Amino acid sequence: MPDEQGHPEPAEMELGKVLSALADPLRRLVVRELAAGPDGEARTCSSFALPVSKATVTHHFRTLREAGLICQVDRGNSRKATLRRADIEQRFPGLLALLVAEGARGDSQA
Amino acid sequence: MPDEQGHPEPAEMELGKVLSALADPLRRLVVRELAAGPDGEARTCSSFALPVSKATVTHHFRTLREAGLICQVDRGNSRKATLRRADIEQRFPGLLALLVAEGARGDSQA
DNA sequence: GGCCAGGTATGATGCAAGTCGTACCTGGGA
DNA sequence: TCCCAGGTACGACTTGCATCATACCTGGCC
Repeated sequence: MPDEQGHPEPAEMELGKVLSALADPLRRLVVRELAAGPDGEARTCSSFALPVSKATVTHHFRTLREAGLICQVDRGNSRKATLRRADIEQRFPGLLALLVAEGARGDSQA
Repeated sequence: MPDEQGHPEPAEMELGKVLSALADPLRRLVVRELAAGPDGEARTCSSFALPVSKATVTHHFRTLREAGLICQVDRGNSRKATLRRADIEQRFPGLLALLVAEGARGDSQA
């Protein structure tokens, strides 16, 4: 499977899955960093330097992708992830702001 | 408030705990019903008719309380739960709207 | 007083989720 | 060409969570 499947459309996004995905601090960190960056920014999984193994990183990014929060595109050797900012904002307005606000506070662990 | 332990102040609410609490469809149902009702409405745990045992209901309400989403007050024989609407709205603006919007759609917890 | 309804506390259980190691695939560079 | 780096797939392990049954406490009511 080269690139896109498992990328739900905006209407197919489920709040339960989104909240479950965002319940993990590592995944929240990823989304927060993406949300804090410029729109459309594409980053590799490894660029986040998560304190877990490669297999676990893959697992977290899969969870985010299946929840509809990020979009992963194969780019030859690597794979770039982008935040589905417009889709999220349309479907769950204000959600990203909550995550960014978390980072603006004490932030803390992961 | 003589009773309250386990009721975090607004500033003490953690997004992680809130999202984890809201990741469960039963708990989301409770908050959604409370949010859809009038402000300050006090309901007993049993009034939600959750399809689980009493012990499980207690567990869910404890989770919601410790996340800071509801306030439970002993009222003699029973115990009334109220949504901490203002606190939630101040700390996580727009969050309740997302839950209510979920109910307005296809709904049905799963 | 005795009884019952609403909640809580305490295990115990089953399943989902996070984690890892290892093997594997792909593409770029030496 | 060989090798390495970035990711994925698979299997295994462990912890956490939702669930339950049971026992218990409290306050209202007959």
